[in-house]
Amino acid sequence: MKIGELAKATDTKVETIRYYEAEGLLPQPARTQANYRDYELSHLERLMFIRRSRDLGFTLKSVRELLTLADDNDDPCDAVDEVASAHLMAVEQKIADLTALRDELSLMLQCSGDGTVGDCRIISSLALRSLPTTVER
Amino acid sequence: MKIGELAKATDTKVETIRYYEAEGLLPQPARTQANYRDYELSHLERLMFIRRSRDLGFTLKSVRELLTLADDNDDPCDAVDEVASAHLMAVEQKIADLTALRDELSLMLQCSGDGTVGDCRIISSLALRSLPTTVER
DNA sequence: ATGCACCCTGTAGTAACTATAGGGTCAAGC
DNA sequence: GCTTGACCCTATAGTTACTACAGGGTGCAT
Repeated sequence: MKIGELAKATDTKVETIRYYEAEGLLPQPARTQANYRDYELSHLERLMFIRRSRDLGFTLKSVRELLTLADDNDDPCDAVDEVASAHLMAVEQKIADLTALRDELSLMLQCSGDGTVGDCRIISSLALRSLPTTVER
Repeated sequence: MKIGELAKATDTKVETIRYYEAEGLLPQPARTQANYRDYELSHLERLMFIRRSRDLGFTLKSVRELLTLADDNDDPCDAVDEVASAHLMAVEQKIADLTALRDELSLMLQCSGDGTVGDCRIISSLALRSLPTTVER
C-alpha cells in the first residue's frame, strides 16, 4: 500500500503521515525499489488509532502514551483510563471556560448600538477590565 | 513607567509586551538614557485593551483589527460589531464541537472495565472509527 | 517520448507566545 | 569603591501539530 492510498483510507494528508513517521508514532514501512513507502495492514490500523485519538482531541503526547500502553497488552487498563479521564476533565474545563466567555461576549454584543466607534460599547467594554453588567440609560 | 511595572499592572509577561511591540500592536515607547523602555498611560490603556481582547479569545489578527477600528473614532460601529459577532459564532461552534467530543469521551470511559489492556474498551474504541453505542454483555 | 499523477527529502512557515544566552544598568549595602 | 541582586536590553530558538513549498525522481498511459 502506497502512502497516497493510506492517506485516502484514513483521511489523512500524505505530509501528515510522513510527519507521524518522523515523530516515531508510525513505524517506518518497507520501501519499494523506487524508494516508495510500502505500508501493511498494521500501519493502517495504527494510523486509524492515531487519527481517532486526535479527533477526540488527545494531544500527540497523549496519543504516544496511549499507543505505548496499547502495545503492552498485559498491562492493567488503569493507565489508559487515567489518560482518558484527564482528557475528559480538560475538555469539560474548556467547555466551562468557553461558556463563560460566550456569555461575556454576547453581553458585550447586546449593548451594541448603531452609533460610531466613539461611543461603541464593544470598544469600551474591551478597554475596561470589567464589563458593564447592564445596559444603562 | 518601566516594562516590569507595565507587566505587573497588566498581568502580562515582559517578553509578551516586547513581542506585541515587535508585532506592531503596541507603539514603541520612548527610551531612557540606559535604553530602557519608558511607557506612558496610553501604552497601559492600549495593552489593557489587547489583553482583555485576548482573554475573550480574539486572535491577535482580530485584536489588530479592533485596535484599528477603535482608533478611527468616527467610523460606524458596524465593523466592530461584525468582528465580535463572528468571534461569538466561532466560540459557539467550538462549544458545540467540544460538547459532542465530551459525550463521546464519557461514553468511552463508561465502558471501561477493570481488566488488562488486552480487553480494554477504551483502547478498542480508539482503534475503531465508530464507538460502541452500548455496553454489550 | 512526453505528459501527468504520484513519490522522495529537506526546509520553512503557521499562532502566540516562552525561554534562553549573553550582555548592560542601577541602587543598596559593606 | 566594589560587589550583589534585581532589573533591563537584543537576538535567537523552542513550543504544537501540522502544512506548504522547492527541487527532484518514478511509473504508466498515450
